[in-house]
Amino acid sequence: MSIRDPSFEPVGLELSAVIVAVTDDEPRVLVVGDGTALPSGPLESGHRTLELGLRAWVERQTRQKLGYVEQLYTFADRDRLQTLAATRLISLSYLALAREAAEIGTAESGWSNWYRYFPWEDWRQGPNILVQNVILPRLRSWAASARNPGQARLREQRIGGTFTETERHWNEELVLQRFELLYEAGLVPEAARSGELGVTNTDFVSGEAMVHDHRRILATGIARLRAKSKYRPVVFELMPASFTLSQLQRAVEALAGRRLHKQNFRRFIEQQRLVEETGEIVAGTGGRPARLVRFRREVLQERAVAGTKLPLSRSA
Amino acid sequence: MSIRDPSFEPVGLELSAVIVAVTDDEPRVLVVGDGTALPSGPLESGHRTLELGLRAWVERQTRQKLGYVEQLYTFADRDRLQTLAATRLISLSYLALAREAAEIGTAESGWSNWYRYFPWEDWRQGPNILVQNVILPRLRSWAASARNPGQARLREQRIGGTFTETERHWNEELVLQRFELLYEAGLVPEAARSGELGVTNTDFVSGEAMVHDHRRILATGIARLRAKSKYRPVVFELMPASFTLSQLQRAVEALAGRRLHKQNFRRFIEQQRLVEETGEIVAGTGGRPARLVRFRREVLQERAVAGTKLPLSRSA
DNA sequence: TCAAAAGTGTTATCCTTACACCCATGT
DNA sequence: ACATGGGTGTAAGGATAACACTTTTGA
Repeated sequence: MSIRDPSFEPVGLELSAVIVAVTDDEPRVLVVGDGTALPSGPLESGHRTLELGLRAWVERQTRQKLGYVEQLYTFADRDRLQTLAATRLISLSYLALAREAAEIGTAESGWSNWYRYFPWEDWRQGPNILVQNVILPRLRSWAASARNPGQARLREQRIGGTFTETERHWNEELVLQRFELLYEAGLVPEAARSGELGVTNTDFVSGEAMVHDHRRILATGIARLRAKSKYRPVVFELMPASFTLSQLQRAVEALAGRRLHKQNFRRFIEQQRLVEETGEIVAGTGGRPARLVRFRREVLQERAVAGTKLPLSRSA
Repeated sequence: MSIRDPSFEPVGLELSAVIVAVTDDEPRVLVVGDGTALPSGPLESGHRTLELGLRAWVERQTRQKLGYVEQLYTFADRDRLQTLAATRLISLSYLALAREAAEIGTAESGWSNWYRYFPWEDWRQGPNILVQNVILPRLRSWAASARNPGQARLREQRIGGTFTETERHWNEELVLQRFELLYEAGLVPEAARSGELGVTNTDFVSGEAMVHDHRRILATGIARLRAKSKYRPVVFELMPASFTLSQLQRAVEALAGRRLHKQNFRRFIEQQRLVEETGEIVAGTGGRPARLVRFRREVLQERAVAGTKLPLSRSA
């Protein structure tokens, strides 16, 4: 019993990577060229596992040890590249976390704030204007333009489930679903590239496009990271050796695109015993000096697998 | 900037699938041949997406509509097959849920209880004898045989985090971690196949081995399903059109390998409004006749993405 | 002195867990 | 009548969300 006759279809295989860092309280992703592509390239054969290969490659590029690497997704749709190539191109993507280097090894790549590509995902300043003023109205008229009432209702349900007006109901994990909805509604340039949807629109929602399906890969990475940080202590891979609790909170907020409730955040970190005092105090934070803490690396052993949550209760 | 020079490494690509059903309150997985391999084969090129290809293929084989399909993992380690082949074999695996067919289309494949491969994962009858009497003692002596005290401590920590004596602390999601620990400790036949670990042992822990790394893929699938069923209503894809609440509970228990607390299970299902009455009542269940309910398909729209949990509080 | 950030105390609410119990059938 | 599975009420405990407030610095 085989999925098909035993001849292998010719395929091309490439690796691509979503490499994330947080600096100056902003989430950044490593991009190449003019910032419209993720680092990617043919598979390197020298390594036993792909993860080790990726790790070595990124560490060469960024001159940083990677704290965390995981497989993200394998993209293999036939029409990924909007070409009619005979060989299917398969893209194996990884998510990696780095402490941002002061400068990057090569001139052709650099760090870019990820909200440049997803401005609707940033709610740290309160209700997102772009969503309220542009996206929701245009999605609603897209829903209204459906062929039949049933389809219209379905579209409205999907809109209501992913985009909301209010901070309260915003679910920050639905990055990919939101991007796909905008794509289907023809509101992003990527949709116009594929003839399939018949997008005639040229007035797109703001947010920079990327080549091929790279923005989709990035959306997958952001979504994964936002989900993961709720039950695994991954933020610490993005932090310097010692930091203040506020810095930590702002890093989590940068990833989640949302403000958190200070007290509950602190209670949580404390109760889970995720950090320990360094004994040092740092001044010049704009107010009262803050204690410096460090990540208790032991928790990775103690609950290597059990799961450690990060809190995400909303702030005022 | 490319991950390597622009020549593609030659790779072989195959699909493999973990296809799960629940019948007679047992979790079953579709296997081929003598039951030591998962269905797998070269990539089928006729379809736009791999998921559609897999779906079509399985539906032909099992004569059932698949309710749910998701990508599981891409296995690409160089030494996956314990051969020194020049081409890297990449295995793209999917997890699929089916309602078990009365009989299967072909003679070479069939359904097999997954606890045949993972007897230590079944705690539905209370504390697992195999874990208590065989696995834990042997893992402990493996830990004790470590090169140095540091390594021994690390091993003990890993053992304590994954295998436990008591029902209370058993974490049913750690299927893969447990398998990997047994592998490293040389307690499963798969470990002996790779020369690397220098396993001389031939007295393995019970539980049937599979070809290549198929048991590892299966472990990944079981773990994914156990985790997923806690926040997505996936069990219903395994149930018939109408069922009793006890049947549903036994299906969840079959997947989780653990007994659940009846009232809390019911309260949860009710509170989440996951099912609705059919009005029918079925007798002959060994006691009082039970109401038949059906899955409220609407919840998939209502919270297509939001996440619907399934309870997993323990029973007495 | 006052804005800004650091840091603390307390409460209402909900969900989880668990206890104990009644109901309706087949044998 | 009684064993077996179906089905319900209610309370303790803990986590979550939200309230308001004090402390310490730099400008």
